[in-house]
Parts: sequence; structure tokens; C-alpha cells
Amino acid sequence: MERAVRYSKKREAILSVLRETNCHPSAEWVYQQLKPRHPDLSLGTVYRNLAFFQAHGLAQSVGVVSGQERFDAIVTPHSHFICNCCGTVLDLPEIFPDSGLKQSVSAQYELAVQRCELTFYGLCSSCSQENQNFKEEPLS
Amino acid sequence: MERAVRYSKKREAILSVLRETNCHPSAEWVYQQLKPRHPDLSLGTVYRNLAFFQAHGLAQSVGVVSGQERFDAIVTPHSHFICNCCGTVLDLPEIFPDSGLKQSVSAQYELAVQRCELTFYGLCSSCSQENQNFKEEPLS
DNA sequence: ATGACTGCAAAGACTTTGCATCTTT
DNA sequence: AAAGATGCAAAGTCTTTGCAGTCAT
Repeated sequence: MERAVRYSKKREAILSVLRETNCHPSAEWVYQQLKPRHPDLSLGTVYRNLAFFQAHGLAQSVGVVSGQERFDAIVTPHSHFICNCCGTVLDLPEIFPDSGLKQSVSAQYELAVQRCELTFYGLCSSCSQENQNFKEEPLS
Repeated sequence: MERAVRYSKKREAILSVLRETNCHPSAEWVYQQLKPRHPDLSLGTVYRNLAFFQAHGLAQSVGVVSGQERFDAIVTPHSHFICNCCGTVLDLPEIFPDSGLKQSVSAQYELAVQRCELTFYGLCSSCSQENQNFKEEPLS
């Protein structure tokens, strides 16, 4: 028995925000974006809808960065870069894991692989530069 | 000015537990393992030492699974499989991301890539079988 | 009218932290 | 004796949930 799905203005607005940004936001970020136009929006509703989107394949989690789960409305395969310093998450649209790996893992380890995530960690260009500055001008 | 590091029985015990398991445990799991032999151990100490190990390159985080951060004392490059059903984390010692990718990302996107994680998600063999059972014998 | 969706606030879960005490050096 | 490490418990964050009211169908 499928549970019926109904239209909701808030849900639509939440999905729009998620689709119109490329910052891979947290629930809180989405909430703050919508607050001005939807003063009665509740953070709980944002969480509930993000879960809904994941369950329906409209969004996916990029993982937890600095304690907050981050979401992505792009569900086609692509990789991510996460800055260890500021937490920025970037898409790497041209980088894919070797397509044979998924099958290779399934075969070698007797696992039902559904998804594969390739994630790079390091410093984004902005944090990289600041780190350079620190080296040149250490705190007093 | 480097902060001095002192020996500690608890720290050693925590690292041993982490090294002697391949389950990629959470802080709580490590704590429960040590409780019998170290009744006065505190969960806070486990968290503090796991952070210490990460800062000193003795361990790394595998990510957050079902709300709990999971740790690994193996810091050499290898990939992981995470079961979406039971949360089991497995090493895939023979699976590596294409070694050229890291440089490729650094070059193409002007990022200082430090680390690369390749993670597969799906059902482990045990959960896979149970799912099969559900299909054959749906709940009443 | 039914039942899905939401706001609100409380509860829950995980992790961090302040401070007094204990240990290592 | 000095300073790092720990226990304990409180506090902090992020997320989930119960319930009454609202809205879509």
C-alpha cells in the first residue's frame, strides 16, 4: 500500500532552494534561506522534507561536514571535494570513479553495491591562500 | 611550541581496541569494549583520544553512519563498503581510486587535495539475504 | 471528510567541554 | 612541582518526534 503524496507549497519551496544552489546546503541553511519569504516555516519541516526527497530519489546526502548533514539535488553520478578548513563542498562534474569498480566490488566481495561515492578532501583555493598568509605572517 | 605528549594507560588501551578490530567502531563501541577491564573509563576520554589519534595520524574517520562517527586505525589508502541496512563498514583492501584522479582534480580545479575517499554503499551479504526473505515471505 | 502536511516545542542522540583530581615526567 | 590526562556531569549541537491544527484532494 503506497502512501499518497500531496502537493505542498513548503515542500516545493524547499526543493527549489535545494535545486537552485550549488553549495550542498545543510537543513539549517535551507531554513534560513526560506525564512524571509516563509516566516512560518519550521525547521522540522525542512528535515522532514529532506528525508522525503531522499526517499523519493529527488536528493541525496553528501555526508556530514562539521557535524551537519549536507544535501545535493543532483542525483546523477559525480564526485565531490570537501574543504577541511571551511567546509565548502564542491561538485567535480568531470571526475568519476572507474566505472568498472562497482562491478568489481560486487563480484569480489559478494556485496550488493548500490552506489559509489568518490570524495576528495583538502583545502579550497581560498583557504589555501589564507594558509599561505599564515605562514608568511604568523599570529604576532 | 609543541604541546608535550605523555603516556597514558587508557590511551594505549583505546588505541589497541581500535587496532585489533576491523569493525570500524564508533566511540561508544570502543567504550563498551573497554568498560569491563577499565570500569573507571569515561566516554569523554574515548572521544578525546579518538580526536588525538586523528590529529596525530594514528587513525582516521570513515564518516558518520546512522548518526555515529566511525573510526579506522588503518590510515593507508583503501576503500570502504557501508551497508545501508545494518551499518556494517567493511574494508576493500584491493580497491583503489585511480591514482591519477587526485592529481587530475588538483590540476583541473585549483584545489589542494590532501586525501581521497572511495566508498561503496549497498547491502552486505547478510542483509541482502534477509531482504530476499522479505520478498519471499512478506510480513503477513 | 479524509488523511497528508505543518508548526511548535519537547525529547533524543551524539559529542564537546569545564573543572577538580589524578598521573606522568 | 609542572603540566598533561582523566572522570564526571553539564552543556552544546544537530536531528527526530508527538500532537494538535491546517491544507490538499
